[in-house]
Amino acid sequence: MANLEKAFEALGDPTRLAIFQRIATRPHSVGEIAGHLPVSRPAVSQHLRVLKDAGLVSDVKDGTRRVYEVRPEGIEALRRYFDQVWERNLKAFQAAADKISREKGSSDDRSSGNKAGKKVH
Amino acid sequence: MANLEKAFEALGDPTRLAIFQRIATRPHSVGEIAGHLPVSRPAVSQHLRVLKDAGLVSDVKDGTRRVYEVRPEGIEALRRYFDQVWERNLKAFQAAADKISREKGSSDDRSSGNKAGKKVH
DNA sequence: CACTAACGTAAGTAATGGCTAACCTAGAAA
DNA sequence: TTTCTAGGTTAGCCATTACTTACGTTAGTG
Repeated sequence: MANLEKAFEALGDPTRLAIFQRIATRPHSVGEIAGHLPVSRPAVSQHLRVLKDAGLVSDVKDGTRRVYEVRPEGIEALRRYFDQVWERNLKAFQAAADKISREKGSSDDRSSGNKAGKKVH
Repeated sequence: MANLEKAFEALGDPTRLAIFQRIATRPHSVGEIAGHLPVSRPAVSQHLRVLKDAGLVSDVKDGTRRVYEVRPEGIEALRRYFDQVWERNLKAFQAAADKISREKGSSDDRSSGNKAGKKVH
């Protein structure tokens, strides 16, 4: 999955992640995005190109503007990846997973769920 | 969610992603990982530090060795993030989502699901 | 037509970050 | 204790890359 690698590389940059998160709320034009960021518009264009090459967003021409929106296939690929990682580790996670889903559990965590008393950092 | 940013930054590097993917199959020691990669062991150590700071892996001391394993909380955070992005865009995705879940649908895609005939790149 | 708005692209620069080499530390075995 | 094994840490080099400025392009408007 070379595409996964590109997706993570794309989201790896803080500015690009910020751009993606903004688009994730609703479609945005390039100018709109640049207006809310401390970088120039061309910089945003370059970031959008990377996000697009990674399959995370797509653009729609609207007159002279260009509206970018989230691309469902890209999100699905990432969703599936983490689901897969999760399930592959399901047995090992078991205890921790319970702890998470219990959310705000009683403050006394008995035995803390790690095996053989080895210290986990 | 500054932690999300660190997680994506961590997985953004190809070598680090390879390391993470290896750990995701089963826990590995540092030497094991370095043995399968074209980089030195110190480099692997540095990458593991980044992955650990991002909350994606944890390490367990085993004698003089150090075994790294996936950290469930980190995976959960990422899973939840993409679930959230997906659901927030659910309405917009609708058509595309159907198309994906149908997988290998009939080769004739009628109307291709885009609105108003604007070209999507 | 000319003018403007909204973008993308190219080139050049500056800074981030990944890598190796050398060194240091902590256990286990002799 | 000495020796060996397995890893973490630091310093510095070098390649990547994110950014800005300047220019080119396309579509709408007068």
